[in-house]
Amino acid sequence: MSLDTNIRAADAIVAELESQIASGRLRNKSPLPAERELMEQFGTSRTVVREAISTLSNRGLVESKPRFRPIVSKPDYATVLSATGNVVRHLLNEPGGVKNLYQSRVFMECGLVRQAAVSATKTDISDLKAALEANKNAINDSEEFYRTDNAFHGVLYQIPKNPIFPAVHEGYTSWLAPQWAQMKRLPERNLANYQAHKAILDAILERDADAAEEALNVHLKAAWEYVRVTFDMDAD
Amino acid sequence: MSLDTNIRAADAIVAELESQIASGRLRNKSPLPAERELMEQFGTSRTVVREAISTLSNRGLVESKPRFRPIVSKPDYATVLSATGNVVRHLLNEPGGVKNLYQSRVFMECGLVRQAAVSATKTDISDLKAALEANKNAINDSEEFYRTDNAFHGVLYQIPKNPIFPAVHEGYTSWLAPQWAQMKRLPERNLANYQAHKAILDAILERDADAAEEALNVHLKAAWEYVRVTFDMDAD
DNA sequence: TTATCCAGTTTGGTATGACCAATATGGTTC
DNA sequence: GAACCATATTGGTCATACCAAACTGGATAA
Repeated sequence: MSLDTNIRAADAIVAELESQIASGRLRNKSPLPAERELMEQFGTSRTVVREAISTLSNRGLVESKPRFRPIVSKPDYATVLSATGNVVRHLLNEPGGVKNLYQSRVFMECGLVRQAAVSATKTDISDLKAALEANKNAINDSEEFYRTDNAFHGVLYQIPKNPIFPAVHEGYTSWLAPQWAQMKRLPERNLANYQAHKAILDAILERDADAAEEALNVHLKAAWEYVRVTFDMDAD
Repeated sequence: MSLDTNIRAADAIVAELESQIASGRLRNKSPLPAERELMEQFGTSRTVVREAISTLSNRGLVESKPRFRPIVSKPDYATVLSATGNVVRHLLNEPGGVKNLYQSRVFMECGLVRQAAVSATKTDISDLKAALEANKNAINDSEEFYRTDNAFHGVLYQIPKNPIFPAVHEGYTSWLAPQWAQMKRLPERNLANYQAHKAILDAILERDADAAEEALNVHLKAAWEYVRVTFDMDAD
């Protein structure tokens, strides 16, 4: 946010390539020019070109697997979240990290169910019903239940029709997945979770925002309690 | 995401340094060892060391100004958001980008004021009052009003006592600042905004979540309308 | 003693050129 | 038309060198 002494040669290349990606001159999903080509094109050494590519990769504007040409990837909200993941990982290891993230998720979903109760469309409703149904059918298959559980919550994030929300959901699930993976999954828990989901949906159907929020709160609080016990964390 | 052929030599260095930063072996705010030293320490070429440092820098774990030693910066929630900023910038240029971000902010703050109404402590309340007072005193100084306006909203983000929220606030303000900078600021607008803030605080004082949410909604909707007209965007 | 200044050293930024191994390519064969 | 192979590309890494800016410590001035 200022004119820091920005004399890095790589930055110029980064800026240029960024603009070419944004403008579509470098087509999405197509490979970047070869390093030796860019090097000539920009009149710099390969060193600089490689640094620029590395930066683009970290920014999520190209996807670079080890020995392959970097693939241009026009940024979307999912990209942002995934690029963020690397740093978030560290925060989760700090004390209270998981709790903070989880708490923010509860906050977010409270808002989502309220909004759902107020303004869910017919389509939203039927999506929720379908997700709940799938959830119900998976009570005895913990692996599948996890997916459908996730999907149910995911529908909530779709309701605002704002691409940021699904990305956030993706973030929550992928960042918190490691914790979840360590937990025992039992049909009893699945059933309880299913019933909680049902309570939420019922409240939404009745257009009762307060009840929906309350149901969601109870649901996630219980889930947290389960996490807390599993990892023997401090009480909140 | 898993065992991709991850044979990059730099990644090993990144991992090691990350762990040293996390463990405190590399002290926060102190400079990284010289590149030539790391190079010897890890038995690789300087190329690789530099690439590792570049990655760390993009991850936000070190802060590297052009000709200075990179400074270790233990990641916090603000770091995450700021590291995200580079990518977010691009999204804001896409159609609907600003609107999506703004909408998510409205959503977030709706939840915040509800929570404030329900559970703001005495301290929170007095912080809000102080922020509002400062806001009032700045009505005729648009520059200062901007800051205090910001600060008032910032207090809302502090109420949950979760470090993620202030970071998100920081994100919103810094990402949306460019838009704001282009807008005319008039005492009339300031007054209207101040009054909106007052209405929000009044509702919080009365512990009326619905009223607080409503007031916040009106406030931000009006502000958005102002943005929309300024930039001649499509209606929502 | 303390602040200032300067020369020599350290260090980051960039450029070359080279080598390896894995990939991509295009022609050949079945 | 598919499987196959020799060859040219290309990304990953290394070693080396040079420059200019930053740093260091001691000499010098206040």
